[in-house]
Amino acid sequence: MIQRMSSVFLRTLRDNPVDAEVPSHRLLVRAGYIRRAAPGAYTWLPLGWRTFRKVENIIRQEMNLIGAQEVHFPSLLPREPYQTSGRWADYGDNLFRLQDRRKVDYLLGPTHEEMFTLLVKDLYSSYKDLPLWLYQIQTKFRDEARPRGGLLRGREFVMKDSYSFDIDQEGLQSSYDAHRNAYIKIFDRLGLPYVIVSAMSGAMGGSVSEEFLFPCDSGEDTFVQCINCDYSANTEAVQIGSTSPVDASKHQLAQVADTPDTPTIQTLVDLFNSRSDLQRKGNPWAAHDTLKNVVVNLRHPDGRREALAIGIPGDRDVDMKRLEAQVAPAEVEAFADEHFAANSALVKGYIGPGALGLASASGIRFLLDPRIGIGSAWITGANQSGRHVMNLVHGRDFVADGTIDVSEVRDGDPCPRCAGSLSIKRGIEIGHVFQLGKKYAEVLELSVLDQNGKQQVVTMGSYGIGVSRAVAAIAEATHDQLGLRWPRAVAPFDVHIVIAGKGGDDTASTANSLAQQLDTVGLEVLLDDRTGVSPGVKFKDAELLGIPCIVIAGRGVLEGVVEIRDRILGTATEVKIADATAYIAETHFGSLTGK
RNA sequence: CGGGGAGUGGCGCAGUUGGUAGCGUGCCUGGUUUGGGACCAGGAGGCCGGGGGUUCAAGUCCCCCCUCCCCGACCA
Repeated sequence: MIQRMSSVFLRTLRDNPVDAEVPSHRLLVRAGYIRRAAPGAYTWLPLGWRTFRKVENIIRQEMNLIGAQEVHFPSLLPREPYQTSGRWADYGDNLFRLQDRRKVDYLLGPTHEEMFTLLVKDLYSSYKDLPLWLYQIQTKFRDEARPRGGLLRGREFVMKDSYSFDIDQEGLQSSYDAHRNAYIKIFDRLGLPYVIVSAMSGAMGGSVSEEFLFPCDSGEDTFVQCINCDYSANTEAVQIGSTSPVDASKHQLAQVADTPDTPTIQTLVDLFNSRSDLQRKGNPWAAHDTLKNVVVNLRHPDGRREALAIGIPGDRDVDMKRLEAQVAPAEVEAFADEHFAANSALVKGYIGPGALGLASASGIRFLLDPRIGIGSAWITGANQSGRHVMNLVHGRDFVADGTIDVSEVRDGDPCPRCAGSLSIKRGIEIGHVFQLGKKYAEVLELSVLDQNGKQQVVTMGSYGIGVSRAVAAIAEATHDQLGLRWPRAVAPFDVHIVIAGKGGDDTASTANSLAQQLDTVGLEVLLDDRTGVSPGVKFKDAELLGIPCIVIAGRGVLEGVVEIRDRILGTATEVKIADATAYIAETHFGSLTGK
């Protein structure tokens, strides 16, 4: 295939578009791969669409290779299945909803668990039909509050989503493993660096879940990696171990102290250290000796509100993302002044365990950070304005309703698995695999007969790759200062030939016949045959477009050579015209056998 | 939803104390150029985000609204 630049639908931009910040967005727009059509929705232009389809096909090939079968659902979906699963409500404002002329509710699919479940229920009813793996490559819609970074977070985007159906957990595990391995192959072929981290399943339900993250500063996900062992996790999913109980008998009895004007942890600690009756000899009080009690409201999908108190060490803050992930699908709201007014047991700024939890006056559920071990003593609020209590011992002086692990994760925190420490990084989520279990099969009543003729609820897995996001992530991972720099597997063309000679010499005919030869051996060629365009412009465009092999037919043609540049390595070689095709095939495409 | 920035030809920008819109680039025509974003000459292209107001006169002043970008909140 030969595409001529003189006729391709393309206009490169000399300046960066002002509304694009992240490099992949900037370059994809500048190089004429995409155009914004609406907030968070992009049009694919010819070059971009070629790259998109290459990415899509690599994913399709690997899915087919493991035996998954491709289907295709509509994007326009009925309300009922999502009503049944609860996600009509759980998804909230993020769901695009619409009505037909008879005012019947529809939605634009944000993801398709319900539909796949019902499809299988529709056709299959025996354990002999399982395992079954189905997938689609489909446009998804989510009414994101803030689309970002062009293709990185859109309101309309393309996702490959697959679903596995098994009779038991053992089957699910092997389906999961097969998909996980396929994903490893896919991202390797795409040339996309990734780390696999433990994740929260969030609104999807289910248990085991891992994310494939492309480490990148402009990423929106935060994850940790242990500097010692192979532990890695999304910060939302980090679980610190519980603290083992210690002997409480060494602690003195709890003692209430007047602590006026101590609205913050720091002022509280300073006051304790400055008062002779409260000082601790040889070991000044610090923020981590205090117990901070944070109250929030949970709003459940059914609209019900519930107050929740969380006790954490005073040197930490509650990480709202981690909290949201833990309490999903409930949403977290601030505990406003009017809520304090309605709970007289809670004294703002002086909340202590006494007013919380089991058998207390307030009846508010009280959960503790796992660092608050049984037998540990704390300085905390006395539930009276201007007063705190010291030596309040967990298990002796107060109890809680349980633990919740939602405090912020910090760089250098201890690894939950080994003696190492955690380092914090950012990344872009490019894939997600998880074991859904029976959540959807149960609510939508998908079951099959087993060997004994008994109904068994099917257990499911769900596996996603953002296809359009992957294009952006590859651009993000591979670009340089000059422009895009595609891996060969996804470049819109294999070879970019530039005619750089004067009019009337042999450069054009040389370039044309070289293009023909490359086409004959199966390579896709973009031929810059534009006349009246200076060489500098063509070189800049070639670098911007990022096709990995650039051939210059210019002044060297008189001596019988062309220049062959490797866009990825940045190298350039002069090769005899007669040898050029073989050279390109050999050096850039491994003599084409693998193509 | 909170904080910040910005809406003027395709893209990037200027526009003074209010006086009927300009520059660069891109595009068209002709000519000269041709290995690193060439040059000359002549052109086409704008509801100045939208609506209301003030004024003889509004891109510019006042009010309301919308949109986009960044940070946060939120988000399989």
